[in-house]
This record gives sequence, C-alpha cells and structure tokens, in this order.
Amino acid sequence: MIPKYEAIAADIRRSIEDGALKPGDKLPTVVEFCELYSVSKITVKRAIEQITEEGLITSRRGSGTYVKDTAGLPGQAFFQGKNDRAQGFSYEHRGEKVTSVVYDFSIVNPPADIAAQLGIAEDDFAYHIVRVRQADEKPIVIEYTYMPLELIPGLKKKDLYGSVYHFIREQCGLKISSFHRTIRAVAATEEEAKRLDTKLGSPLLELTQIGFLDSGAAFEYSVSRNVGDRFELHNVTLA
Amino acid sequence: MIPKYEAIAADIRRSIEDGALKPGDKLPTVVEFCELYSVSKITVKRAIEQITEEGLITSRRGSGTYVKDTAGLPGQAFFQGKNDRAQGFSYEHRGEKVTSVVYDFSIVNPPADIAAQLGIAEDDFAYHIVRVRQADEKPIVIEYTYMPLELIPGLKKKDLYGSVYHFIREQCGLKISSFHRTIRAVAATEEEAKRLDTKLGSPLLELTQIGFLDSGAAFEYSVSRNVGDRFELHNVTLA
DNA sequence: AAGTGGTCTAGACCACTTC
DNA sequence: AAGTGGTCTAGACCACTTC
Repeated sequence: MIPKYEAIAADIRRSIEDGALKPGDKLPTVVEFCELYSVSKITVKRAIEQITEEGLITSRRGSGTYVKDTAGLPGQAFFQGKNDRAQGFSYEHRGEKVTSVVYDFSIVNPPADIAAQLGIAEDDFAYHIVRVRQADEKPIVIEYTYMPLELIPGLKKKDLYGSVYHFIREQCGLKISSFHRTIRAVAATEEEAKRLDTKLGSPLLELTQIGFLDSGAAFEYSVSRNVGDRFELHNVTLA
Repeated sequence: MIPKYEAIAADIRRSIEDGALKPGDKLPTVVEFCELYSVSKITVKRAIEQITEEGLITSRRGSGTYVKDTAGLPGQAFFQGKNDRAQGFSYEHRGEKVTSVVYDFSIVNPPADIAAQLGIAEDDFAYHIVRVRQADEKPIVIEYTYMPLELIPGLKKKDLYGSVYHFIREQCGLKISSFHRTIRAVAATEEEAKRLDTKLGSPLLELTQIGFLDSGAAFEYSVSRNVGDRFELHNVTLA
C-alpha cells in the first residue's frame, strides 16, 4: 500500500520534472491541495516536506511554496527520493556491468576500536572483506569491511561478487535502517594505486561508514576509498 | 515559541546523551509518550522522527523504538540537530580563531554554466570571491564563490573577513533555505598548494555547492577545496 | 489476541506575509 | 484584513510484531 502522502509527493515531483511547474512558480496552497486530492492538511504537508527534502521546492510561512531554480543543476535535482549512496554500489551502477575483485575474505577478531564501533566484544568474530568494485571493467573503489559473524551467518565468498546488502536483506531477512558516515580526502597508497589502476598518492574520496539495522545493532564497519575522478557524492542539505 | 515536538525531541536526546537511555534500550511506546507529555500521537511521532534523522534511534513497526548502538562513534552521533556544514565555516570553527585571506574580490560576468546554475542571464553581474579560511592560523580551505549582485547588494571586502552568510541573513534580511552539493576528491594545484600550505597534488575534499534562499532563488555558487587531513564531513543517511 | 508504530481525518489556533 | 504555512488535538483505522 502506497501512503497518500507519497502518491501526492510523486505527483508534485512529476509536475516539476515534466515542466508543468517551472522554477520560481508558486505551488497551489496547502488548502487547495487538500481540496484537489480530498485529503487532510497534514497529509499534504507531509508530501510537501518530502519534496522539500529532495531539494526541489521551498516553503515560506505566510507566503507559499515555490519551485526552486534548479534549472542548471546537472541532474542533481532528480535523484529519486533518497540522498546519497545508501542503496549500495550495485544499485548506483545499475545498467553498468558490475564486477568485484576479492583480495581478502576471512573471519577475524577485529581491532579494538572497530569492535567498539560495532558494539561487539573484542573476542567476538567478524568477517573481514577487502574487495575492489568495478563498473564496466573500470575499478572505482576499494572497500575494507568488517561485519559481525553472529548477525550475518552463512556469508560465502561467492556472495561478495554481488550485493552484500541484498544478501543481508533477502537471505538473512534483516532490515537496514541507516548509516553514519565520515567523509575525507586521502592519498592512494602504493598497494591501492595498483589495485585501483591509478597513481601512488592520487586523491581518493574516503567514506568511513557504520551501518545499522532496524534493531539498532551495527552490522557493518566499512572504509571505502573511491578514485577521485571516477566517483562523486551528491546531497541536499536543509539549513 | 518552541514547538512541542522539538521540546520532546530535546528531552529524548538528553536522555540518550546522559545515559538514562542506553544502546539497545527500548523507548517508551508512542502512546506512553503521549500520556507522559499530554500531547497527541502525531506530536510524539514528529519528535521521534527528528531524533531518527539525527541517527540516534530507530523504529520497528509492531515492535517499538530503540536506541542505536552508537557507543563507539567518536562524537559523530551528537552533532546537534542538522547534518553537515550548512552552518558555515565560522560556526563550525567557533571557539577557534577564524581568519581569512582574500585573493580576489571583484564583480564580473560569470561563466555561462555558472550563470545558468545561478539562474541569471549571462550579462548579469555577480561577485567573484576567492578566499582562504583559516582556523587558529592554519589554512583549511580555499573557496571560489560567485553570488548574484542583485540579490546581495552592498557586500564590501571587509565583510569577507567574517561570515558572509551572517551578512546575507542580517544585513540583507534573507533566509537561506538549502544547499545542493557535489563532493569529490581532487589534487591541489601548485597555486592551491602554496595558498593552503600543503604539497602539490595533495588530496583535497572538493564541495561544489549551490545555495538557495527561501524564495527559491540561488544566491551562491561555490567550489571549496578542503585540505584532506584538516577537514572531514559527517552525515547520517536513512536507508 | 494483544501490543506497537504508521497513516490519516476534520478540524482549531497561531505566526507570518501580503495588500 | 485576508491569505498562507506550521503546529496540534483526539481520535480512527491499519500493518506488522510478539506471544
């Protein structure tokens, strides 16, 4: 069942995408939307909030809601729904041929600081994965990942060539809820340069990421280093 | 006037920060919160949503709302409220001595692609600003900024040594609503290396950012290049 | 079957903008 | 003074989890 507010949000989004609503245009008022869709004010408000978070519109109390002037933005405005790369590499590069090179797949006791961030004991086991992800044969990112063994039983090497998130969702029946990230720029080490087909010291976008399930448990600690000129992040931030 | 949902959110946040609610703990149910604060369900829901977006808790339909296990996260969990650097450099480095070096401050016709992104004509004027921002004498970032002259009249060179956002808000009476960003890792040019006191080719975190007012107009196009080992971004993403 | 979060109604009241 | 978005009530109904 699609909630009403999502259907309305999709409708507004579509109006902007196909040009029925142009940059600077004033949207119908909340009350007008209520009549238009035969819904309550809160439902309209919710739809408007969602499109606002996507960066397409902005509201001024007492005045109205307006389409932002995102004319020149190179497609940035229309990542459908969610910001960022919460969807995973496979989703992001759908349409391209996604392959992986696995450099390590083992079960270890993770370093103390990582165990702490995963909320597990120092003598608890975790998978350790090092892999390079490629899109259309071109290496994009190297990932260093730890995942608690107990949360994700039965992970095999072959699963690393597809989407591990898919495995977690479908095979383990778990729900991924959120990620905490730190973003930095770093230089490629000699080993990384070789594995990523780039030069020693070349700039990499590093994401240090802890993933959480809807139970509140951390299921992943991952550092990924993305080749600078083959990867970029997009986001919309509300002031 | 502080809305009720914000007061409740602040209360929940405080309970987690001071340890009254620990990682893995179940929060009171929505209905219990309603009785506790004598408010309606939607108000509680809204407070819970806000804390969820901050990354501290997670809800499971049919089960309850739980404190996430963010024990080991280095303070990341407690950026108060908003993600990211929407607040500006001055705010982010409050407590430190913030200074600026201005390399250019002029009024120009911006390049065509930038004019398009600002939603202005090619023969419209814009400020062009190049400055380095320092915290405690250490250069952190170099910014290349264009701002439409008509939107921000009266900007003077002296304003560039403080917060330009402050000027926009207080002197122009405008409301900043949102930012669209693209994030990359790039290499420092020779000029940048000199200005940022780093080495040629060293990794920089580049933010290409368009800022919007609550009218929907773009007020800023800015590329900022942050020294890799002196700057990091944090964010929380919901799946 | 009982408990819990998610959506929604039909308003009321208020803060703020616009004229 | 009129118009507009923001918050909030007191519920109802539903989807899902837990037992």
